[in-house]
Amino acid sequence: MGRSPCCDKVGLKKGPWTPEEDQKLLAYIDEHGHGSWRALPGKAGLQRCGKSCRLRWTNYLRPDIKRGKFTLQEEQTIIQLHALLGNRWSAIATHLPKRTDNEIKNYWNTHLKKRLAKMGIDPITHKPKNDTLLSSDGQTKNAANLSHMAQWESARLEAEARLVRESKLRSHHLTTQGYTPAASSSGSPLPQPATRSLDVLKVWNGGWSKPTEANAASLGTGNINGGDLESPTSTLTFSENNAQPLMNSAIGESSIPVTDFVGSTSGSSESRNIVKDEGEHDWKDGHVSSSHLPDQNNSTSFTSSLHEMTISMEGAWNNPDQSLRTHNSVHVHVGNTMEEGFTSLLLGDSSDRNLSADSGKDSDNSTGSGSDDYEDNKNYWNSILNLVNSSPSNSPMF
DNA sequence: AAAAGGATCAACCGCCTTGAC
DNA sequence: GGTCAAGGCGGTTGATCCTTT
Repeated sequence: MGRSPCCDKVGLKKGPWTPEEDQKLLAYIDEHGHGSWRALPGKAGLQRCGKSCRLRWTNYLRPDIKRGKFTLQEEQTIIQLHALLGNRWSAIATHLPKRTDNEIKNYWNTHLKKRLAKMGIDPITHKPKNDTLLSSDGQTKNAANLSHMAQWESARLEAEARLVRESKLRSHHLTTQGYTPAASSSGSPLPQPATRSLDVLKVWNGGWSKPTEANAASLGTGNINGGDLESPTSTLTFSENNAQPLMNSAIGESSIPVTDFVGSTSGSSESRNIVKDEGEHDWKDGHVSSSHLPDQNNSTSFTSSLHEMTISMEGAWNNPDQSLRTHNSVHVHVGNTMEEGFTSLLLGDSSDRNLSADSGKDSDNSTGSGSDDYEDNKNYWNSILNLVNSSPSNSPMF
């Protein structure tokens, strides 16, 4: 575009801020608020461009910034949200109060990305780097992983759609924030449209799920983000009556959670409706498919686009002979160990990891395959989906 | 003790979006 | 509808710190 830079004025200082400059900026904002960033430097007596002032304030001087090491909970949240949203740091930051998008971005690039890579997970796609999951029962394991992949793909697609929708809605509610940087990275809850009461991803899970008592019990609260994380995302716990197992059954198969890919035909059309329409109504107008979830209004049936899922999975898993297209409906049984697995995955880097210590297997995961990798991947996807499940309806994310 | 290499993170750059006119 | 200013965002850079040799 050739737009001139904002700092093209000769004499404007660049580089690290001095304590004196910080003091000037703080004092001015304290007294007047930031107002127009472009006008601020002159009024505050700073030889900086407005953009530089804004960044300094947003990323460093703001009083509600938490500095220091990231907690395990925060790491989990970052990884999970990154799996869903990619490099949308500001969106991720809204779920990490007191952390800035810049800080999260740096932490991802310097820590988490490497850690995932060591775990054998592609930090970009969050998919296993190897697809050598087949073993004696490889088909089952592959199918189970496919189910995780499929759910994640669907969740991601819906999150994308909703993100677009919310961004439009949000713009109407952000005009009066005192500290505008908070809108993206302070973590202060954004004003939510009154109609944003339906978390499509929860609906999605609820629509094709039927929790069992065993699952609910094994899940406990299902709150993987508990602890010290203050994010609105993290504070949600499943009620006892409404505990939704992550992988649960659309057709109810005793205590073993089942993921059910049902009805590729109807699924496609419904999903298209949902994605194309940014209004709230479509999220609520799905047909009733479950009477098992009393707390979920309308018990919307959310059947994701199998077409999209299939494309995605075929791209990710080069095993077309065992793809989901074999039948119209694929039932795969998966486990139910989310928090434990993910926490283990995250505890230290791969050199610290000891997931397979009990079994005495090679702990080097970068080339590993077989059951440990299978369990790791399963837990990984479980954890991501669990975050989706636990996201509040007023999350700015979904 | 010093040099080299790696890790970290604050800050910048350029593009995009939004809103006002 | 077009233009422009301003803010926001993500990618990248470079200075500094830390660790290793």
